[in-house]
Amino acid sequence: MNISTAARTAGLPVKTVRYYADIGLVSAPSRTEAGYRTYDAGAVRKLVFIRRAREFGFSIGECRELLSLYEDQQRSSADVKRIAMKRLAEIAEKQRELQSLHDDLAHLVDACKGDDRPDCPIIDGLGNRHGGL
Amino acid sequence: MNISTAARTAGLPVKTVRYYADIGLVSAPSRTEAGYRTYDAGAVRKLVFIRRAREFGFSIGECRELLSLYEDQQRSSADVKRIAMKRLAEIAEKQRELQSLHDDLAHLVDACKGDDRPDCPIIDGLGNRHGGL
DNA sequence: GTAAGGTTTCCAGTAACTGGAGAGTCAACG
DNA sequence: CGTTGACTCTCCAGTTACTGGAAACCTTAC
Repeated sequence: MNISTAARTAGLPVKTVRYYADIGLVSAPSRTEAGYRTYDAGAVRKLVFIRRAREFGFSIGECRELLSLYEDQQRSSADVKRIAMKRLAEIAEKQRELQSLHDDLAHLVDACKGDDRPDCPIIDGLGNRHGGL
Repeated sequence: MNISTAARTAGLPVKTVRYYADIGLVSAPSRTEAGYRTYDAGAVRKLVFIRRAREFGFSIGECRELLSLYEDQQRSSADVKRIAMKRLAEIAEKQRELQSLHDDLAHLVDACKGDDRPDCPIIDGLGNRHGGL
């Protein structure tokens, strides 16, 4: 699989896939005779995981840590579990925040008649937590 | 309310609050005699909204658009509704992705005994969507 | 009144990409 | 076999969204 197929499958730009290998976040892919990078399903799986983690605000450094769990067989299970549970708590918090953002906008949509009235009632709630957008 | 109180309340760094006014994302706050910025509850509400939107990958430009809905009374309700619904769909997709990431890590935690066995079973699933981390 | 902590501006640096140039490669069509 | 179009390579510069630090000013509390 060449880089554009891998990138498309993982949901990342080609540039970003190359960049992740450049900085050592993923290992350098093997190359064809001509120097083209080649990817297998395992490499793509790691890229998908990184994409999801990045989309929710985990830094490259944090992704590195999570991937090291994946790759470093020397690391103890207890270690893995401790780090993973910390991240889980963070994700749960993100889910709550995302729900708030969703509720804000949903309320905006509901409250708005969708006609051309310029004083759409939306708007007063924008930003406060309980009671919607 | 001075800048550090506003920033703390909004959940943003002081630097970032200043930055958002510098680039015109929020309007310049009023100043005390001595030049200190002062914030009211409305300004803080906007900052909260921006923080949440930024945390979920909306760019500054997109935040600007969402805030313009808030601020531009001339804009029609239909317009507001169209944009907000587009964003809602994006947020719903983000929620699904976040759930996947959560499931991945939860599976990691569940499958891992938490002892010091170095071949934690975690790890094979890391990155594939169905079947968890 | 003076010390600690908050605030100001300004400017440089960082993180994580992203775009573009210029050149090589590959797959297909005629 | 040639060439056209899409893909890839490296390298380097630019962008977005902050972030840190210096130097100076303000405020509050003892």
